Amino acid sequence: MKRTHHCNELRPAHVGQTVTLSGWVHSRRDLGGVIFIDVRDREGRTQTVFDPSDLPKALFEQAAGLRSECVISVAGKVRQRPDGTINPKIATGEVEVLVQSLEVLNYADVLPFQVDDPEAAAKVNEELRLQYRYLDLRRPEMARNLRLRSKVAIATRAFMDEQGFLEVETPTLFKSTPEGAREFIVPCRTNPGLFYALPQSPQQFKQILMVAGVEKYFQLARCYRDEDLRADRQPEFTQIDIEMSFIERQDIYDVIEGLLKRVWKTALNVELPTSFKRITFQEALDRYGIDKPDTRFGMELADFTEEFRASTFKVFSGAIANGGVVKAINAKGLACVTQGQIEAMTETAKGFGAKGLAYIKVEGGEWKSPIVKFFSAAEKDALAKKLAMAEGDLILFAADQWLNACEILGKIRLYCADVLKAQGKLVVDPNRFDFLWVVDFPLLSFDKEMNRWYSSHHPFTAPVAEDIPLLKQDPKKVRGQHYDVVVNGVELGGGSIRIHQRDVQKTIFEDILAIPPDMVTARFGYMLEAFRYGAPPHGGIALGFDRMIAILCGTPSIRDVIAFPKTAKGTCLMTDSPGGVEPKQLRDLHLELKVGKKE
RNA sequence: GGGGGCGUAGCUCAAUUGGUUUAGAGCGCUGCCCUGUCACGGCAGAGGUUACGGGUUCGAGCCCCGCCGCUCCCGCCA
Repeated sequence: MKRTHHCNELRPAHVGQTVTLSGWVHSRRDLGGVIFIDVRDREGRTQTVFDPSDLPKALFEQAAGLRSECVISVAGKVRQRPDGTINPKIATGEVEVLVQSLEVLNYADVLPFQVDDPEAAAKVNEELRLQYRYLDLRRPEMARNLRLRSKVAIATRAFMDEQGFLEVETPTLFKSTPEGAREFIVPCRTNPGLFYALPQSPQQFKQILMVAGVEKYFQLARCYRDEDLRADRQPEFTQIDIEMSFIERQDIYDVIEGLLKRVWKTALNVELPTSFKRITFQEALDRYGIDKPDTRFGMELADFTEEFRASTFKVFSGAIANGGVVKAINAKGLACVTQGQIEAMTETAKGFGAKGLAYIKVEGGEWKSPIVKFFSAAEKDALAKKLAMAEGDLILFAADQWLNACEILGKIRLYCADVLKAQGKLVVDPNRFDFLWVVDFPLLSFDKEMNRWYSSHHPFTAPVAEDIPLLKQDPKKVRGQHYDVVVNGVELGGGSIRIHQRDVQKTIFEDILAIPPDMVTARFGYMLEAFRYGAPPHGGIALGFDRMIAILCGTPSIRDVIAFPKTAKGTCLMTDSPGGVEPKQLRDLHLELKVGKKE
């Protein structure tokens, strides 16, 4: 071993011992006559002292020639630091190692960016950090994220094991099932013209595992989606994938609440209160305008459909006459909004098909608004009362079909919250975690362009039993046994009770989703076949592992909790992937390219 | 596919409306000095195709067009 202790280990109790430390040169302070080198490893850092009075000249000069991030091993005697030189900022600050020998294990070139100064390093361009990821990961913040991720993964496995779950690996070479997310496809030499696809989730395998009698399955599963990236979306990601037999929705809630309790305790030493609140899809949209509400602040949507049904203001009464609604939010204290911010909100509204965005600013005791002159006294009273309007408030309206009106204001609510936060008028406790279950999603949504129904979640979701008769009469009204777990406005995971009867599943595929029978057989035949031989009722859920770690680490981007993430274009700046292949490889795969290689 | 932001020294950033000679500063780097520093300090120095390619102009880091890269959002993510 090249070390006897790690760099966060030595304390006054070790004084007098001869030790060996190995690690990186964190910083070097050369005072001419004496040199201090902080040796850093994964655990921390320790000051070592090079005193020329009892060191060979060559060794002292070697120490003087070291620069940041050289890898060294030093041996010497632990001693108490002299009075007045204790460094309270580091855990090993009461002692130091008086060096007797030095071995340079490897030299380091001048670094592309500094890693020793946390403040400077945190500001470095992410492009550079990704290119030199191994340096970036040496930063304590990044090392902490990796460590926390590992601890949570292990806590998850321990918890699931205690609860009687089996960890089962499923194939990452699957086949294409074009419904849903775009897939990465994988050609292979042994089957010319055929392709594997990387799974967007192990959904079908885990259901088959239930048919196989596993009863309780989990996996930290890698999933792949060839879709555009976001701060919270990578083309490959990890989910905690779970499936159970002989259960109802409540059983899933119990397992997940228990798991999250354990994870939060392990990672943050926080006791999460359970059970989590539940809110229906309908109520979430009505109150927050989104199916993953951030309930850490108010600014809830208020409904004025009845108040404006007979209004002389045709924009509102007209929308209502068309079967729509009128909704409003009060962004308290945002009357000072800039023209640019109003425009940004209007653009958001227009993106949802609205013609504009009506507003009222309450300033100087007056309602400043282009539309308020159309309102009757009764309408004004209703607004003032229901929205608790006061000096400095900004009221924003949406008048449209219910879902659209809600979603417009939902987006604007979040935008206003960001502006208010930036102005210090809205403070959200960073240690607050508002968990909730969103339930009773519509099973189906209608695609106007394609003129057909599609699954809101996925086609394996079971309808709520009492809604099954509505499947053919009024599909829109059918609720799915689907549930999302949401924290602070982030969709942490979702799942459902599945269909386990072959005939119901076949009806969904063929009659409701209108997938041609031969295609159903080609894509899902093996599943329908499996359901013939005793499929137990079952259900499950998947939690976004990367998102969960990001929340625990307090970072907005999952790139900060993935060791080697991709850029927004899906490339890896360190390895320069994806890359081209040799013509021979293509020949072996029976493939021919129609695009030239980019240079 | 669409929209926004960014790109100046190794790093982080300045550079007035397009006009001050040699595009500056801090950190880092190189050399010298320094025996209790820990953001060590002091002195001196090197380091630039302003991402790249065009254009407008007497004059472009700054304006225009294109292009590349990073990033945020919309679409997309059963």
